[in-house]
This record gives sequence, C-alpha cells and structure tokens, in this order.
Amino acid sequence: MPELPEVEITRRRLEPLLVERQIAALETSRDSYLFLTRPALLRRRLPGRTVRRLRRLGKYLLAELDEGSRLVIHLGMTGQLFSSRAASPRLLSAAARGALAPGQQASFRPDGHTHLRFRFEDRGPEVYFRDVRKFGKVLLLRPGRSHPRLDRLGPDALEAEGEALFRAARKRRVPIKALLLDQAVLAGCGNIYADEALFLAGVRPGRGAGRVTRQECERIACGLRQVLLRSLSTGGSSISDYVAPDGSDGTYQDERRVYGRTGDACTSCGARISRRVIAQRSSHYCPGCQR
DNA sequence: TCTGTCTCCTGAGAGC
DNA sequence: TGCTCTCAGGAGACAG
Repeated sequence: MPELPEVEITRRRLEPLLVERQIAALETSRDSYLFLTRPALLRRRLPGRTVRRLRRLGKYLLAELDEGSRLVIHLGMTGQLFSSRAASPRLLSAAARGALAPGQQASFRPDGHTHLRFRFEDRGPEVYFRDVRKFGKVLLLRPGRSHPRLDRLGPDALEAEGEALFRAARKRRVPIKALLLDQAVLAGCGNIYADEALFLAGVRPGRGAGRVTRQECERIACGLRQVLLRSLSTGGSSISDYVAPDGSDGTYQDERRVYGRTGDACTSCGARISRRVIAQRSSHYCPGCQR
C-alpha cells in the first residue's frame, strides 16, 4: 500500500513522463467513489493542458498545469500510476498472472480497473492510473482553489520532529499509533512505517498518546525519519499492489522488523512479534522490545 | 472537541 | 472444484 516513500518514488519516476508534455486526450472509467471531480469534466478540461510540475503533499500527488489548475491524485490502498511501457506481474490480476507462460513478459493492457489513461501530443508513452479497490481519489482544483483534504495536512512525515509530536500527543487519549496515522499530525505516515518507527523507538502502539514522554516522541520522530529515508533508498515497499511507474518493485519489505511479521522471532530479542488491531489497523509490535 | 465506528471497494486466501 | 466468508486498509462522515 502506498505511503510516503512509495508516493515520493512515484512522483520522482513519473516526473519525466508527465512534466512539459501536452495532454492530447484523457480516457476515464465510469463515475465512481474515487472521482471527486466528475470524469466528464476531467475529459473536457485536461486535453490541451501541459503539466508544469509534479509535487507531493503527504500521500497526495499534485500535477500543476499550465493555466494554474492542479490535478490531485491519491493512490489509496491499491492505486498504481505507471507508464504504458511498464511491465510487471503486479499490474495483472492473479488469473492473468497465472496464464503467463514461463518467461513471458507481463505487459499491461488497460482493464476494468484502469480509471485514467493519458495520451500526449508527442505520441510518446501513455500514463495510466489503475486502482482495483477504488480507495484512491482523483480531483481537479481550479486555479487558486484548495480542498479541505489538502488544507488539513500536517507537516511532512519526512520532517517529523519530536517536540511537535510531543505537543500533538499531550492530553490525547488515543493510542500513539492512531495519532501517527492522523494526517493532520504527520502527513504521509501510514500503517507500515508507523509500526516500524514505534519498534525503533521501543514504544508499544497501544500506549495512550498522552502517556508518551518527550524523549520517546523524539525517538519516534527519529525512527520515522530513519525508516522513511531507508525505504526511499530501497525503492519503497512492494507489498501486494505497489509498483513504481517504470514497473519496478521496491525492496523495503525485506527489511521490515515488525509489520506483517506476526509470530516471527524479533530480530533484536527473539520474542514473537504480536499483532493487535488499533484504530482499525493491524498493528505489529515486539512485546520484548516495546513498552 | 475528542473518540470510536461505519462506510466505500474488490481480490486473495482459508475453510467447507 | 466451487462456493461462501473474512480480511486487508486510507480517510471522511457521523454519532455519542
């Protein structure tokens, strides 16, 4: 599932595929939950526009267009933004993967889960947005306009600071894990990296936020920056659907210390990794290392 | 204001 | 083999 590192890698690798290219045509799927701007309006407004810049705000990607409007995309859980030249089994359903002959390249063809298809005037590679579970979001902002979803975002998780986290946590009774997932507190932090950061900090995810000390907040912020930077340098976590725009996988999933490792031995103390549901998310921790 | 629950969605995997 | 059920989760809406 795409969190800050995966979205940032998507931004970096999508930039050369989008910036300074004029959109010739846009195809969309039918209107659905993921379109905050009606697809018909997108099809009308986007052709003829040139993307000037691609930015990231938390887990949102913002394509800034030449006349000042901005196309906003959130990848949700299963969103994929990629080049028509990308080839990856992750871009295929399990059935299609199973039908591949040994050694056959898994090239992609737009399917029922492809919600945006950008064609460009230069007739070069197209860009697709695919999202199986439709938890992603697509929104077109007019020049000068913003949206409450963007306005409420807190500081970027890559710049997490212990003192700010401590101030946000004070007097709060929610579990510290739930606070880390709050995008108004840290934009870009998601389930995987919250679990990993709490492990590095030695703090249990279920601890009440208001009971986490200033020193522990410093350790959590430091741990979060550390896991995010490490994930960025390894291409992100390719768990389930995530794939980079060029079709490549990340490898951070091989370095996880707790997330998704329920029952495995802790790499530090050997205790069995535990799992419990906090804020409707699976939370993983080491009962030996985290207090 | 804060907190917890529900809701949206669909493929994968387990169990029968 | 095929059917049914459960699970995964980002984030807004809503109720208490």
